[in-house]
Amino acid sequence: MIHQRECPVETLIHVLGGKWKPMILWHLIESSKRFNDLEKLIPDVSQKMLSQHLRDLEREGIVDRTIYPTIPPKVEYSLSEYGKTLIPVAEVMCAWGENHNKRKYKESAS
Amino acid sequence: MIHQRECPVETLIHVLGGKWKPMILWHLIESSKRFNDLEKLIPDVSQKMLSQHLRDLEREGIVDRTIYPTIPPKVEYSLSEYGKTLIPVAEVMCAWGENHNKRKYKESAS
DNA sequence: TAATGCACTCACTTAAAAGTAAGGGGAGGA
DNA sequence: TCCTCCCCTTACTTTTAAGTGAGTGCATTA
Repeated sequence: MIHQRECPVETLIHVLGGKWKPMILWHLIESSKRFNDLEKLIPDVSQKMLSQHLRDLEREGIVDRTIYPTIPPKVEYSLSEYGKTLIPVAEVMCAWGENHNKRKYKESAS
Repeated sequence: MIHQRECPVETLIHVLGGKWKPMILWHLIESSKRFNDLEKLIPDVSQKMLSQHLRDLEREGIVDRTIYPTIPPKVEYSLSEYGKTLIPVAEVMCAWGENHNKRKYKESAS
């Protein structure tokens, strides 16, 4: 018996709301990446947080994790088909956020 | 010298990301409300969190706080004109979140 | 006189998120 | 042989967010 305890806006905030999740997704939109690539692209993230956030996103079905049984093993993270449905949402959020940052800048400059 | 340190998506998440903020805004979209009204409409929020979130939203320019110097003083919170620009964003977020909740429900039911 | 309503604030505690540092297992290279 | 790379996990600490409970000042109501 599962029922929705959260408001849908909170659901989305929960999915995107980790400190590094927007950045991770930003890089995965471009192309799939390996753990190490993401570490390099996001310099300040710790390995712990990167793997935790990737597991969160995987659990939500946003990213796919593909293991190539090569030697050494290669693990690739990519945006799933379902994850791609987040792109237009992120664009709207991004547009508002950009405008808000500008607004705050003007405010503090005045 | 202020520069944007945050990605715009994070900015939006910061603005909406408090535990009770989406709920507060949801009620203010409908009509302006007094402190007490909001307390009744959101039964589990504490006075501290309600006033803290209202102050956050006010600082970001999302809500207006109007004090009527009557006796007893009456304080009304309403969505500002700027705050109304959040409505379409919230709708997009909401639609995605609703779909995600359904998806998770199905998943756990299977 | 005492109690209630309004709109809060303050001090303190608890819980959740993030950061830090170290380790591990297996293969290839110096 | 020892080091390095890859992809993490674990234990511990710090920081941040949220919850708890009491108190404030003024005025009306019972």
